[in-house]
Amino acid sequence: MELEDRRQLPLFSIGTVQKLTGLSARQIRYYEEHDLIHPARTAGKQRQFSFADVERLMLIRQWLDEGHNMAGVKRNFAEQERKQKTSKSMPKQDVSDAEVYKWLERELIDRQGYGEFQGDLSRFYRNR
DNA sequence: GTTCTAACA
DNA sequence: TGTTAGTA
Repeated sequence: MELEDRRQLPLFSIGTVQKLTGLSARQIRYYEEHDLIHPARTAGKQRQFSFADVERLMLIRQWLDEGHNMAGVKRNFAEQERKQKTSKSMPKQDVSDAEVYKWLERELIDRQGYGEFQGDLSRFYRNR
Protein backbone atom coordinates (compact mmCIF):
# COMPACT_ATOMS: atom_id res chain seq x y z
CA MET A 1 0.00 0.00 0.00
CA GLU A 2 1.92 2.96 -1.35
CA LEU A 3 -0.93 5.46 -1.49
CA GLU A 4 -1.70 5.15 2.19
CA ASP A 5 1.90 6.05 3.00
CA ARG A 6 1.79 9.17 0.85
CA ARG A 7 -1.44 10.21 2.49
CA GLN A 8 0.47 10.37 5.77
CA LEU A 9 3.39 12.43 4.51
CA PRO A 10 3.76 15.71 6.47
CA LEU A 11 3.69 18.30 3.69
CA PHE A 12 1.63 21.39 4.52
CA SER A 13 2.10 24.33 6.87
CA ILE A 14 -0.84 25.53 8.91
CA GLY A 15 -1.17 28.48 6.53
CA THR A 16 -1.68 26.18 3.57
CA VAL A 17 -4.13 23.99 5.46
CA GLN A 18 -5.99 27.13 6.42
CA LYS A 19 -6.58 27.96 2.76
CA LEU A 20 -7.26 24.33 1.85
CA THR A 21 -9.94 23.80 4.49
CA GLY A 22 -11.33 27.28 5.00
CA LEU A 23 -10.77 26.88 8.73
CA SER A 24 -8.91 29.46 10.85
CA ALA A 25 -5.50 28.63 12.33
CA ARG A 26 -7.14 29.02 15.76
CA GLN A 27 -9.72 26.35 14.91
CA ILE A 28 -7.13 23.98 13.48
CA ARG A 29 -5.03 24.23 16.65
CA TYR A 30 -8.15 23.92 18.78
CA TYR A 31 -9.16 20.68 17.06
CA GLU A 32 -5.68 19.34 17.66
CA GLU A 33 -6.10 20.08 21.38
CA HIS A 34 -9.21 17.94 21.23
CA ASP A 35 -7.24 15.10 19.59
CA LEU A 36 -9.27 15.27 16.39
CA ILE A 37 -6.03 15.55 14.41
CA HIS A 38 -2.38 14.81 15.19
CA PRO A 39 -0.18 16.69 12.71
CA ALA A 40 3.57 16.01 12.71
CA ARG A 41 6.01 18.60 14.05
CA THR A 42 9.23 19.96 12.65
CA ALA A 43 12.36 20.28 14.79
CA GLY A 44 11.20 23.84 15.43
CA LYS A 45 7.78 22.65 16.71
CA GLN A 46 5.91 23.87 13.66
CA ARG A 47 2.98 21.70 12.58
CA GLN A 48 3.21 19.75 9.32
CA PHE A 49 -0.08 18.40 7.97
CA SER A 50 -0.58 15.42 5.66
CA PHE A 51 -3.35 14.82 3.13
CA ALA A 52 -4.94 12.57 5.71
CA ASP A 53 -4.96 15.46 8.19
CA VAL A 54 -6.45 17.81 5.60
CA GLU A 55 -9.18 15.31 4.76
CA ARG A 56 -10.03 14.90 8.43
CA LEU A 57 -10.23 18.67 8.81
CA MET A 58 -12.51 18.97 5.79
CA LEU A 59 -14.72 16.32 7.32
CA ILE A 60 -14.79 18.29 10.59
CA ARG A 61 -15.60 21.44 8.59
CA GLN A 62 -18.47 19.60 6.94
CA TRP A 63 -19.94 18.33 10.20
CA LEU A 64 -19.57 21.73 11.84
CA ASP A 65 -21.39 23.36 8.92
CA GLU A 66 -24.12 20.77 9.35
CA GLY A 67 -24.65 22.09 12.85
CA HIS A 68 -22.62 19.69 14.99
CA ASN A 69 -20.53 20.72 18.00
CA MET A 70 -17.22 19.25 19.20
CA ALA A 71 -19.02 16.43 20.98
CA GLY A 72 -20.97 15.65 17.83
CA VAL A 73 -17.86 15.64 15.68
CA LYS A 74 -16.15 13.27 18.09
CA ARG A 75 -19.20 11.00 18.02
CA ASN A 76 -19.11 10.94 14.23
CA PHE A 77 -15.44 9.96 14.21
CA ALA A 78 -16.15 7.27 16.79
CA GLU A 79 -18.96 5.89 14.68
CA GLN A 80 -16.83 6.18 11.57
CA GLU A 81 -14.21 4.01 13.24
CA ARG A 82 -16.87 1.66 14.52
CA LYS A 83 -18.18 1.00 11.03
CA GLN A 84 -14.61 0.76 9.79
CA LYS A 85 -13.80 -1.98 12.27
CA THR A 86 -17.07 -3.78 11.60
CA SER A 87 -16.47 -3.94 7.87
CA LYS A 88 -12.90 -4.98 8.52
CA SER A 89 -13.78 -7.83 10.88
CA MET A 90 -16.16 -9.18 8.27
CA PRO A 91 -14.31 -11.43 5.77
CA LYS A 92 -15.88 -9.55 2.84
CA GLN A 93 -15.69 -5.80 2.09
CA ASP A 94 -12.10 -4.97 1.19
CA VAL A 95 -11.77 -1.60 -0.55
CA SER A 96 -8.89 -0.77 -2.84
CA ASP A 97 -7.01 2.54 -2.68
CA ALA A 98 -8.38 3.40 -6.10
CA GLU A 99 -11.94 3.00 -4.82
CA VAL A 100 -11.21 5.16 -1.80
CA TYR A 101 -9.90 7.96 -3.99
CA LYS A 102 -12.82 7.58 -6.37
CA TRP A 103 -15.08 8.15 -3.37
CA LEU A 104 -13.03 11.13 -2.18
CA GLU A 105 -13.15 12.62 -5.65
CA ARG A 106 -16.94 12.42 -5.71
CA GLU A 107 -17.14 14.02 -2.28
CA LEU A 108 -14.88 16.90 -3.27
CA ILE A 109 -16.52 17.58 -6.62
CA ASP A 110 -20.14 17.25 -5.49
CA ARG A 111 -19.90 19.35 -2.34
CA GLN A 112 -19.58 22.98 -3.48
CA GLY A 113 -19.03 26.13 -1.47
CA TYR A 114 -16.73 25.00 1.33
CA GLY A 115 -13.39 26.58 0.47
CA GLU A 116 -12.04 28.67 -2.34
CA PHE A 117 -9.48 25.94 -2.97
CA GLN A 118 -11.93 23.07 -3.17
CA GLY A 119 -11.46 23.01 -6.93
CA ASP A 120 -7.70 22.78 -6.75
CA LEU A 121 -7.85 19.89 -4.31
CA SER A 122 -10.40 18.09 -6.47
CA ARG A 123 -8.07 18.44 -9.40
CA PHE A 124 -5.36 16.74 -7.38
CA TYR A 125 -7.48 13.65 -6.86
CA ARG A 126 -8.81 13.66 -10.40
CA ASN A 127 -5.29 13.56 -11.88
CA ARG A 128 -4.27 10.74 -9.53
C1' DG B 1 6.50 37.30 7.02
C1' DT B 2 4.84 32.99 9.36
C1' DT B 3 3.94 30.01 13.27
C1' DC B 4 3.78 28.97 18.28
C1' DT B 5 1.81 29.19 23.03
C1' DA B 6 -0.96 31.38 26.29
C1' DA B 7 -4.44 34.41 27.61
C1' DC B 8 -8.59 37.50 27.50
C1' DA B 9 -10.63 44.80 26.53
C1' DT C 1 -13.55 31.66 18.11
C1' DG C 2 -11.24 36.03 17.41
C1' DT C 3 -7.36 38.46 18.58
C1' DT C 4 -3.26 40.04 20.71
C1' DA C 5 1.40 39.49 22.92
C1' DG C 6 6.12 38.03 22.80
C1' DT C 7 8.98 34.38 20.55
C1' DA C 8 11.41 31.42 17.54
